[in-house]
Amino acid sequence: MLSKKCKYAIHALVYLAERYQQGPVHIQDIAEEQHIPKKFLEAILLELRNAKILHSKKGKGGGYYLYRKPEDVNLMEIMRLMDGAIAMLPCVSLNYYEPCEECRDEKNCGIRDVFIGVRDETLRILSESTLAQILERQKGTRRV
Amino acid sequence: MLSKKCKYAIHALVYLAERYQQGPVHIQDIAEEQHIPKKFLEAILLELRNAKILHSKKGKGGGYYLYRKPEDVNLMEIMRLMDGAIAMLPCVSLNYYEPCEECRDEKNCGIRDVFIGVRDETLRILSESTLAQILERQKGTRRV
DNA sequence: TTATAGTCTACTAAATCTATAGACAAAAAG
DNA sequence: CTTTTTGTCTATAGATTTAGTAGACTATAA
Repeated sequence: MLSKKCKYAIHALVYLAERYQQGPVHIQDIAEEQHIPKKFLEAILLELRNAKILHSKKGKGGGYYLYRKPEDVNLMEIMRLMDGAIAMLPCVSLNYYEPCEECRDEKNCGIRDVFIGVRDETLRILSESTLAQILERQKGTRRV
Repeated sequence: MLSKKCKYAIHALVYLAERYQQGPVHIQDIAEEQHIPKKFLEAILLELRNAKILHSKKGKGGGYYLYRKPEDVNLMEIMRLMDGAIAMLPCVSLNYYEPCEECRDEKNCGIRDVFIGVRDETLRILSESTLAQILERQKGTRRV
């Protein structure tokens, strides 16, 4: 399951993608409209900023805005940033690999093979799923 | 990520599948060979027993054994039993569905669509992955 | 120079996961 | 029919992770 943090991040990013190139948006506004605790959201947006997905502007009239084009931000990257590994076992994770304690022969582990398959399919879908694509899919159904 | 409980369950089941129709195996033996805390393993095996995946025999010479054929036990069922939902969002879970708080229009949610895709692929792979198949894959590489 | 709004550090609370203790129940062996 | 073995069950403790909050600090625009 995704953490709330990750869900909040995705919703905030979709929200900002809808307002791409329309100037900075207040944290407060995102928090209220998406029902996200403001202080929690601050930390999330900051992380996304450090990852060069968002930019921010300080002072009056400031706020956050999408730094990249909506088609250049995919869910794989967001999920890794928020929740860490996407794989279901540490020993099949590409970005957060750790050997299994119990496994002695990783190369011939039948269990591992299964989760390599799951990982590959999951990454394929998540990397194809960009903010632009998500917006496209829910077009005509503007969310409040 | 799978919980330790779920990993332990899978390892214990593979271990028992290797000894299918060879009589009951002590909890103690499984615990030692698979490096699983015995008391924790007891609870896990009990759950698997209640789910009709394992049977047990009490008293001297007792223990646990696989109740079904190894080809009739798949990872989808085990994971649901141990960790609950397999889906990454409650609103796309088949067995543990819950609506998303933030989502107002579930039918047209672009985020949801992505995770329906992930869920379907994951379930497909996990339901095809049986104990028999796992054993088959690691054949010739007998684990200690 | 003041008000606004993001930045950063440090906590606290809640939930979940992992592991253990110990009493109890059933079955086999002698 | 008593002893030993081994699974059953309840309760709980400890550790870790997740979620959420507080408050001081900094940059910027008007």
